[in-house]
Formats: sequence, structure tokens, C-alpha cells
Amino acid sequence: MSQKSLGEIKDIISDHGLKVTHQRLMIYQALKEEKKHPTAEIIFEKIRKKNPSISLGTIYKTLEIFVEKGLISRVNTSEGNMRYDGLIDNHDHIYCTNTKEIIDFRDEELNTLISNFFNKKKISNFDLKDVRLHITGEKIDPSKDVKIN
Amino acid sequence: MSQKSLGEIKDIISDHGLKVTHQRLMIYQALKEEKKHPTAEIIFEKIRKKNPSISLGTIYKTLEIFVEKGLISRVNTSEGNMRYDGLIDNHDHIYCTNTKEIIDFRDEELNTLISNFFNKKKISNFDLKDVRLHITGEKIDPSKDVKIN
DNA sequence: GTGGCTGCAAAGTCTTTGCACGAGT
DNA sequence: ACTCGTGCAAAGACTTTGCAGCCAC
Repeated sequence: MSQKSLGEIKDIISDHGLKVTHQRLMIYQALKEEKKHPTAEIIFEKIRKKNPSISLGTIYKTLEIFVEKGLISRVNTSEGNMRYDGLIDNHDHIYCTNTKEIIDFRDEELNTLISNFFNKKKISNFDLKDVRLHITGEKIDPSKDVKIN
Repeated sequence: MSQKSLGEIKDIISDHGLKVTHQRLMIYQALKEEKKHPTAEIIFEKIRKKNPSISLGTIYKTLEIFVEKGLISRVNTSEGNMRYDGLIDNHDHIYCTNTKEIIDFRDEELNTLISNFFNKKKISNFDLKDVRLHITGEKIDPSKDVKIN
């Protein structure tokens, strides 16, 4: 379902008023594939294997443009670097303090709970756009995945 | 209630196994006073007015130690810098995208809602420590405060 | 007195910027 | 063709580090 064809990706990019270049296709794809909310550096290393001529500056510029145009989003962290998220649907993040992983968490019941709450709880002088949960903790066995029951 | 005397602050610092120094007292106080979750730079400028000899390096080192020892906490951001929070009770943050302010949000009903949810929703191979909300949006009138009704 | 703390400056990391060349429409 | 995007390298912002001297305990 979330796997997109090359043609679809081209459309997404050009629909946002951007030229479709090889670099942009690769950056977009790399981010979609990478589930762990990578840094610019990680995307750079990943793409470089197939395409050694790409530059880190381009990765930064492109990610910034994608964020600006709303194709992707930034992830909040308390580490000193930026991480990106290729999925822009309404979901939450689980932060693992030992492995530094950021894992997606999706739950419809929770989303409903939260939006019901903020429908009655009004905040004045504020135009609310989005509410996300930051779930913090640590993996018990770092070699295995976290699983949501 | 949250206003602490000098003696109380000294106790907090030494109870965490740290030497009580003038710089630490000032850094701790500055952070408690500052409601907007300041950067190291902002704390530096604030303290410098009264005490011009303090160094930025000390601010960074001290904040880092305070975080490590649990006296204060870091705030997650998607900007390129670190911000700190002097209040470590369970509360959420409102992020204003135009003024870059981070405003505290406290609601007992919401805390209960969330903790009830995570009591039944189990995440395996994960030791959950903390759940916080990131409320994003923007001030309608940037010159006035956001008010929670 | 001793070990931890501070100030200073230098180094390090991450990110942005400027510019000439190259590619997409 | 014209404009926008890319690569490179330099600059910038933020943070960490090393070390000599200083201070709390």
C-alpha cells in the first residue's frame, strides 16, 4: 500500500511544483524505505552506494524543500541532529533511549481519544494544527524489535 | 509553590551529588524563572548581565550534568538547537510555529486518559517510561499569550 | 588538601550558503 | 532558452573538549 511506483513518485514531486530529478527521486525513495527516521547523513550514505556523485549539500537542500512543500516532515529530537519522516499521516513516535530508534506508532482509538479531548478543550489565541505523542522508554532486548499488541 | 528558596536549591543540587557553586545556582534559577524553555545561549545572556565572568562552556556543561542527574530535562525540537525545561513534572508542550515559543500545558484529565490507554495497550519488548504530547499550531495574535480555558 | 568545577579557546559536528556548471521543462 | 537544481567547498551555528587554575567540601 505505501509502496509507490516511480511514476507515482514523479507525480508527487511535480505536483508540488518541483522539477523531477534523479537525486530527488532517490532521496524520496530512500526516505520512504527507511523506517527509522534517518538523518541527512544516513540518506547520503545509502544513496551514495548506488550513486557516488551525489553531494551531502543536495541532500540537505532537498530534504528542506520537501519539508517546506509538505512531502515529508521533520521529527523532533533532543539529540543534536535532524531526522526526517517520509510518512505524513497522523501517527505517533516511540523513542528508544538506548538504541536511539524512533518507531512509528499508529492507533485509531488513541487518535479519536485525543481529537475528542481537544475538541472540547479550547486553547484561546491559538490555531491548533496537530497533536502528536512522544512515547519514551527503552527496548528490553535491543537486538529484537518492539512489537505493538 | 514552584518558587524555591536559595537553601532549597542548594539542597537539590547537593542531593544529586553535585558541588554547590555560584554558577550552578544561577543556572538552575535562571532556568526555573524562564518559562519559555530557553537555549543555552539565552541562559548565558541572562546570567551574564549580573555575572559577566560566566562562560558559555560552563552553561553547556552544567545543563548537561543537570539533565543527566535528572534535575532538569531537554525539550525535543525540530530546530537545530537544544532547549531545556526546568520543570520535570508530567506535562505537555504547545509549540508555536511562528514565534517558536514552547508553552507548558497541564491537564489532569488528559494525563489520566493517556495513562489509562497505555495501561491496556501493551507494547512488548519495550519498557515505557514516559508519554508526552506535542501540540503544534500557531498563535493568532503573536503579541498576546496563549490561554488555556 | 583533593577532586570536582570553571573559564578560555580550540576543535568538532551538523547544517547552510554561494557560485559556477548542468539538467529538466 | 530559461530557470531551477546540483556539486563542491567554504562558512556558519551550535556544542563539546582539553587543560590550567580555582573553589567547595
